[in-house]
Amino acid sequence: MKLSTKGKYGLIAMADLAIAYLNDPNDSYLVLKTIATKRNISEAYLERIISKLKKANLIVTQRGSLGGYSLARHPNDINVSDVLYVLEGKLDVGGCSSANDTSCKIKSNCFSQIVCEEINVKIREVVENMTIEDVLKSYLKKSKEF
Amino acid sequence: MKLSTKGKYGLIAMADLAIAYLNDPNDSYLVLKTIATKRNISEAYLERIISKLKKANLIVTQRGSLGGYSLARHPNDINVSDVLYVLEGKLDVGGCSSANDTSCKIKSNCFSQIVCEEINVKIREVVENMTIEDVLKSYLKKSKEF
DNA sequence: TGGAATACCAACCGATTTGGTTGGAAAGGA
DNA sequence: TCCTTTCCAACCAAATCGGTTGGTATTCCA
Repeated sequence: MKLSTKGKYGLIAMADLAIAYLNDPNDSYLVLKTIATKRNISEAYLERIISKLKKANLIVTQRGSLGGYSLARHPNDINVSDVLYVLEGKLDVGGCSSANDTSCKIKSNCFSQIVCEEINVKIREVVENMTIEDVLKSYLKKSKEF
Repeated sequence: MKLSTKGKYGLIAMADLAIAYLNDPNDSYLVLKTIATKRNISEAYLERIISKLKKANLIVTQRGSLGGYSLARHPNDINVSDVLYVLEGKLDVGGCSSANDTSCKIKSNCFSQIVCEEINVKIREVVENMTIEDVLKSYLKKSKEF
């Protein structure tokens, strides 16, 4: 049970974009390379991750020279779950927890489903109630530099 | 970001064992086959899962004919995290969140580490404060049969 | 108008994990 | 001795992870 680096890198990128956004919402575009080298992440890999976040409308872009990426809205309006669901899929315990699972024979009152859903719900609660700004603030409490 | 069926099957097995345990702690041994067929899980696969739980001292066994598996202690004394950590490893966001990561260059005040740890801590909180009995009870609230 | 710089995109790749199966050995009851 | 059961190791196909390669499209600037 773990979050992959996809989710991790995504959160880091979002946090970096959030810093720029909070600093000046009108000049908040960051170049991919900047984030990648700063955070020591493979540029090509991070690009693929960020493109998913763009498709999910969490990020807006500017192409061409002087282009870059920026948050689509205020970091206080983006939840950690928004990022994680895009990059890692909905938090689910096995296939049975979704209704559209063909392999699962039991359809109502499924023991597995109810048992696991209990946990899923609570975990979702956590990530759906934490914003990118929250994450950033908790970082600032512990360190003064980016 | 998901729990695999390993964790799911493990929780189901533990819950089934908990039912037997609560019913009569002195006659609480269940045969693997019983659980597997009841829950429609591959017998051989479930066995491998359960053997891990045994090694972690969450389950005790009786070999030979009339053998079986039983909870090692009261279901109120076993957390969901106990089961999940054994089967899916500690909840971790990427390798960087652990101190013994050679690939990570940044050693103190690592941005990634602090950002992700915030989430990890909260998720851990959830699973470490939910017992097998809790899970069972919440199931009983929703359904009358096993 | 011709580079640069940048976002965008698709195909490939090795290693690891998932979700099993197969085939047995060891223990114990009837 | 046979049957049931736990225990255990080896194998496997498919998916996912964490990238890399090699380009195309777009836009700024000199």
